[in-house]
Amino acid sequence: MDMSDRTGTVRFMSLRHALLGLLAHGPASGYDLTRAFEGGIGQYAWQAGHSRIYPELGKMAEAEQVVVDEAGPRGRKTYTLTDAGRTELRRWMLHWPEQATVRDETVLRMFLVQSLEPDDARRLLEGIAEHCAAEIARLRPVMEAEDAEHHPGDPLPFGRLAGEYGLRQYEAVHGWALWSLERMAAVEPAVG
Amino acid sequence: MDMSDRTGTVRFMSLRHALLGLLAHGPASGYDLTRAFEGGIGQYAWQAGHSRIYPELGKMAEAEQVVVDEAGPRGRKTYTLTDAGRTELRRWMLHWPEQATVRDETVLRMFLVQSLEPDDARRLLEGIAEHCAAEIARLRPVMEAEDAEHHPGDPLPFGRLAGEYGLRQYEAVHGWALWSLERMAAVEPAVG
DNA sequence: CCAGGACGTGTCAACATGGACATGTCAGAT
DNA sequence: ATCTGACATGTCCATGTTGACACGTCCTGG
Repeated sequence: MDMSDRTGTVRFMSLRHALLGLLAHGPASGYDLTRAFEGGIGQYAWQAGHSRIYPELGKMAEAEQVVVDEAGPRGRKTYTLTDAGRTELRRWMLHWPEQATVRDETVLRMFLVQSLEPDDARRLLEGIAEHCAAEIARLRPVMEAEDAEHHPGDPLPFGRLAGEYGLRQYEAVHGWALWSLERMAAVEPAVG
Repeated sequence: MDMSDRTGTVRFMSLRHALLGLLAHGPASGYDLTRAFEGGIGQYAWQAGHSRIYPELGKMAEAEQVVVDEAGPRGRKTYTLTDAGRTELRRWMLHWPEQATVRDETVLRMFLVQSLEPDDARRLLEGIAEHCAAEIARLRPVMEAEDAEHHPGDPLPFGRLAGEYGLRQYEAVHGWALWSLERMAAVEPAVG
């Protein structure tokens, strides 16, 4: 995997690439895309509100990465990916920068668990473990139902890989929280 | 775990909390903290350069969450957490917002794997799996060495839980990439 | 003695972002 | 007929963030 690209001219602009990626699935309006960011992508990967999305779509149209059809009810504009847009998406997907942008409040909290008093840390880890267990219990049946409906030869449902990613993420964090609690117990038994 | 706090007055400012968390380990200068962000925390959790860190430390001193000792060689200033700072850190660690800030270019790429042609997606997933395998091979011995040096009763080394988190993260992504490849192979056999 | 590199702090301009503000349409229920 | 809520697009401002510019110090090796 190429981990050393920068291309000089094209800067990072991940919001743009998120939009290109969502439009790869099919044409959509700014409103549709705003809704999409309220789902898994906005929860785990990248956040954006409509006030950022609309101007960015405008710039993308200027750059001819999308074309816009303005004929829709209530002023709805539908954006469709162009070949240039698909090419840029592919370039971005395959060329990874040395250091990818990351800004994740949840992971930050995990990194700072050891800045708490042991009792606080324990309580926090227990809360994380419970939260993850609940999310796993909620998500697993969804995936299984999706898989049960899937017939051999059908294409994978859009988002199936992303969904699996989310589920495995929760499982990993769950395992980590339990391991951390054990590790802390071995070092410093709980008070009370 | 409290997943519904906002406190009205205090806004999010995760950079501030990252700094408070790092200072919980012990006093440090802006320079030291800048170095810290070049390690695991900047790679997995939150990025910041010195141009952002210095002004933030200034504001934190104003808010009396840290005290500054200006007597150091080369104009070095050492910042120490105050009780107010520790309280604010604890508040932030234990009260989680409904929707945490997340902006992760790597996860975004994973979410958009299905926007690629199957052959490109396969190549990408293979690259991810290889990269993860290499990182796991690099990290695991580091953890094991740290554990081997650890005597029962010693406190956990600062960062041990974070390190384990990173390792398990790579393992989860590795497993996901392999699962995705299998899943894709079952649906659409590779060309050639 | 002096050069290079690590140490160390800071500002500034350009751009990214989120939340508030602003406006209007369409469909279905009362 | 009117009201409500989802649909739909947009701008503006305060703040967050990055990369470049700018300056000066201490230590070590040649």
